[in-house]
Amino acid sequence: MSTSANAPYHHGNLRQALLEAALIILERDGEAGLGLRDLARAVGVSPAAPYRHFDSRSALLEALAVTGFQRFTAAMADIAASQPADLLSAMGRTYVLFALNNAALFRLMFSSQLRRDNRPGLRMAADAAFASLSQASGGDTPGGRIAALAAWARVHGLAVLLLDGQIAIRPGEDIKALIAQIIDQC
Amino acid sequence: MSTSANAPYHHGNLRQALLEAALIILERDGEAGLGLRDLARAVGVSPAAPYRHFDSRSALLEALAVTGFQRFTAAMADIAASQPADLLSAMGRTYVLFALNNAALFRLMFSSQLRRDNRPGLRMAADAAFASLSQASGGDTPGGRIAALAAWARVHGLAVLLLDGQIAIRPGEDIKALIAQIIDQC
DNA sequence: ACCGCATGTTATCAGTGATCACATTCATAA
DNA sequence: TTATGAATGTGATCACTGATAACATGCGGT
Repeated sequence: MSTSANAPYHHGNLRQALLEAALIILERDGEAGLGLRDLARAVGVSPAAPYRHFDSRSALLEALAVTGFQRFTAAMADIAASQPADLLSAMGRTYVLFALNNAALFRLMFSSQLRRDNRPGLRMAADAAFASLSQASGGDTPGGRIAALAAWARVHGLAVLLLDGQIAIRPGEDIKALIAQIIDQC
Repeated sequence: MSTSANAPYHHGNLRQALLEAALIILERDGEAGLGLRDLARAVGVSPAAPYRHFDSRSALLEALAVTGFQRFTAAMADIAASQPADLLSAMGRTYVLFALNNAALFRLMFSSQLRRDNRPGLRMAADAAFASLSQASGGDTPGGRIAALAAWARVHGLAVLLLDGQIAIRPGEDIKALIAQIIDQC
């Protein structure tokens, strides 16, 4: 007997449902607020059920981070496919906006906890995500590596500082315009 | 009666001892590995004793982050006092090296968990830390704000990417030289 | 010498991640 | 169609953590 008469014993697609619910909780409460019990309750399942699909809480977070990198890669591919006038600048803006629109997920993607234990899946997803970015900024050309790393660092740093609220936004200021100015600087 | 005959009932300077031990554990095990019980045991005190000096685990982490910003500010002041040829470049290198030499502490300083609940002490420490940096990069001059933010973003992004192991270091490569090249780019 | 207050201890609570044995359902093959 | 094993979900339980309360101790001012 279950609390809801409509809930079958087998959920049917629990893994996907867990990931989707986890993303919502993650963006609402942050990584620390994402507990397996709350997550299980949100999906309407027993506290032990998630362990059938994820070995541990870390494994769940890793899966979330991997989907984050996949979305990130897709966003980069989209902007590249649209053939903008200045590809590098457009990718930079997309980079920062992705971070702002997926704050907790973005932070999770670069979380040190996940990097501490080596997760090859995460590493591969991250490498794939940055491949097009490196290429667009000339990282493959001889001598272009430094310029590519500098561009990457600036964009990533801007994203992180904005996420952390370190950059003071003036009242009524257009954040998108500010981002574009900083990216196109120099 | 205590486990050690030399341990007096009153520690004498428990708060400072806790902070010092916490810093060691933090750099060794990361933020997640810093538990109040382990910390108390490391200092040779009961598990509840730290609560006399810190309201919660978060408060302890905040105190650690504040000391981190103070050390950071001191490092910046030192490099400025040494009157280097290119002040901005020298501060940038100091910034990144501070992050690499205090990895877990640096991450804690920018942790979102601490920012989530407003901590005025942390905010003030952070503002003080970045004040000299902003001034050196021309953030006060009219129109210099964008350039200052761009420089800050590049340096911060470089630090974070290096910390996360995202930037591939070639075998035998001199990391300090790489940092200098990226900072002086453009 | 006294006494109040800061500091440390012990006991205990609720909540968490994790694991186990067990229950139920699904999928496959005879 | 039906038997059977694999996959999936449940309930009970464990060790551990942050936190709190009641109590013990000793330092410092009067």
